[in-house]
Amino acid sequence: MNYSKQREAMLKILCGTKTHPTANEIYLEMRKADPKISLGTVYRNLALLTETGTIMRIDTNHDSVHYDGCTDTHYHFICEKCGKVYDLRLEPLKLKAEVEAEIDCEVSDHMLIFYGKCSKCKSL
Amino acid sequence: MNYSKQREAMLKILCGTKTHPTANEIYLEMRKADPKISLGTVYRNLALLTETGTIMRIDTNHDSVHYDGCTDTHYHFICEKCGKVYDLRLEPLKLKAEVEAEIDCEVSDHMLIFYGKCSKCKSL
DNA sequence: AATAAATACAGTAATCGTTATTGATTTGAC
DNA sequence: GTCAAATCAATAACGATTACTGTATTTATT
Repeated sequence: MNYSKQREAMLKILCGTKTHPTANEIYLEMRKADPKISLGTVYRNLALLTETGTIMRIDTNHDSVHYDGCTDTHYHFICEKCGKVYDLRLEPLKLKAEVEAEIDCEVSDHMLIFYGKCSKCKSL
Repeated sequence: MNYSKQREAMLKILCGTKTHPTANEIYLEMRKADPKISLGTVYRNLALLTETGTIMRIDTNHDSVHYDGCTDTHYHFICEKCGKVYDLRLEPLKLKAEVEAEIDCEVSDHMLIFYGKCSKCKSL
């Protein structure tokens, strides 16, 4: 993979926020510095960085895909009202061996998401 | 919600299989018995039944949304090669209180998905 | 049973997130 | 610097899902 300043900028944005932006939000943010950036470029580089494990893809079940610059194993809470994605500090699960034993597979990753109402939305 | 034979048939299909079909697969299956069924009807009823908690929506992160007629708490393994969804018999997690304490929220549900290669695909 | 209101339907058009294509530009090895 | 490979911007195409419209079915009321 060759260097590109667009990908560099994208990674900087993703690692510098905890907001778990969507492709479009990243696009809007990148346009501030580079108004000529293309949405296609955003998608292509999100796919590339996800593939190499540099960033993490979060499929929320509720709206479009979110991305996280932090790839340490951690889990998320998603508010069903406002759609915001929150980081959790739960201990990583240790179920890989159990799953592999049960259905004879090779587990490479897992994803745990909690749904409900966040602090702000539950009091409305 | 009024009765409809289309929704009845859909529920029967979903509860009678462990294949976790997509909206389109359900549509194709339903057309066998009722060639006039509309894809819009399938989507509308999937949304209705998901909302009432009668069925379960599985967002695989890899292709379009799958549905499960079994709503008992259980988890899934998804093969990154062939896309097939497998049921797991893991013990339900008990992390609701912990999550609610950590970020002051109201957890109503959670979803745990393992990714990797299934038995068939790992040996290719 | 007849009627009316609410709900659901089939069929189809529109929307929206994402992917693919194109020809121009940038990067990196020589 | 030269050239092939990788990346880009711009835009068209795609596929899953949603919205719309006029018709049919269901349910409640008489």
